Amino acid sequence: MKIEEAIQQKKFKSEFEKLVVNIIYTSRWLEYEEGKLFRKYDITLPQYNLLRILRGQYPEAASVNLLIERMIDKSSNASRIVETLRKKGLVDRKVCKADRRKVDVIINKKGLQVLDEATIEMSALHENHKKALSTKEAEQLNELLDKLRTIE
Amino acid sequence: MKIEEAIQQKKFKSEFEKLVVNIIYTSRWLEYEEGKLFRKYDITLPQYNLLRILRGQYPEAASVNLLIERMIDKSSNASRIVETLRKKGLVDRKVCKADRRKVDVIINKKGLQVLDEATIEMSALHENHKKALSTKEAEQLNELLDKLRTIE
DNA sequence: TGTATTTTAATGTACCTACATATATTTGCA
DNA sequence: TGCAAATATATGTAGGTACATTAAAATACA
Repeated sequence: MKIEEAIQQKKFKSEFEKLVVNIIYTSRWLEYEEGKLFRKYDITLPQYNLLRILRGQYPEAASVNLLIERMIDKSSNASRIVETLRKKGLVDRKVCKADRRKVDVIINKKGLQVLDEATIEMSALHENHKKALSTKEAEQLNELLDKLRTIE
Repeated sequence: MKIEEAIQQKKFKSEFEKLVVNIIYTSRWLEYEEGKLFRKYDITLPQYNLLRILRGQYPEAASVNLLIERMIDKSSNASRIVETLRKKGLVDRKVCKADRRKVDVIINKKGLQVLDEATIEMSALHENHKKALSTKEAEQLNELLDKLRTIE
């Protein structure tokens, strides 16, 4: 469905106005698709992304700062997501011995298991996009998006 | 900045995994840029988008349903955004005479004024993207995004 | 060494989303 | 006509974001 139909807007002032709406709309569409998948595992997309970062560090611990740096959504709320994951029993969290301002966050066995299962389904979901675009087109899209963000 | 640097991830499993991250990341980046602009007017991006839809209908009223259909974020929360805008004195809201289940939401003078000012700045922000992409590239991006969403 | 500065994380507020559910009103139709 | 089904909106809950502020610990350096 073209973006004009999706949000029932006949026309845009310019190709650039349309582009902004299109990117945000497509992002929402992707997030919704992914979100449906995660509900099965009782986690959310931000939680999944955070677990992935933790798995990347495993068996090392990650500080909250490291998590923020690598999150798609930079924000100062990584603490709260970590706390939610801890309550769900997917990560362990303790004050860092070497620097007591920091906390050591580590994904645990249960977290790794949930993440592995979810990752498999996620990849299947993403591979599904091959039905819509060729790899060449995906590359082209990636390049254009990177290029868009070059201002500042 | 390439997406790999932005989130400090060395490589992705496939061009498609990367694409999903890239679209969501770019969307956040755009929303952040727009959000900064709106703060000056004490409104948020969803509020701005809702006001735009209302201006499109003006001087007719819009129902909550119509708002949901045209919102970028489809959700069942348009009521709450309308209520926030009403508290801010930017829209008027009353029960629809013809069908008392519905509500008539209309943007008012103050709403139109705020929106007009914000829209000018928004357009300038979007035109700024011309520094990064040619119109042809923007068209190409729009087409590829539309194409990506063709599955289902 | 002692104090100001910087760093790291947590927290409060306002607003947002997704989902499930509730309530009121209208419509369809036996 | 009366009542079930459909429709339109609102609301409760959990979790998320942005931003500003606070608190604690480490560091810099006079």
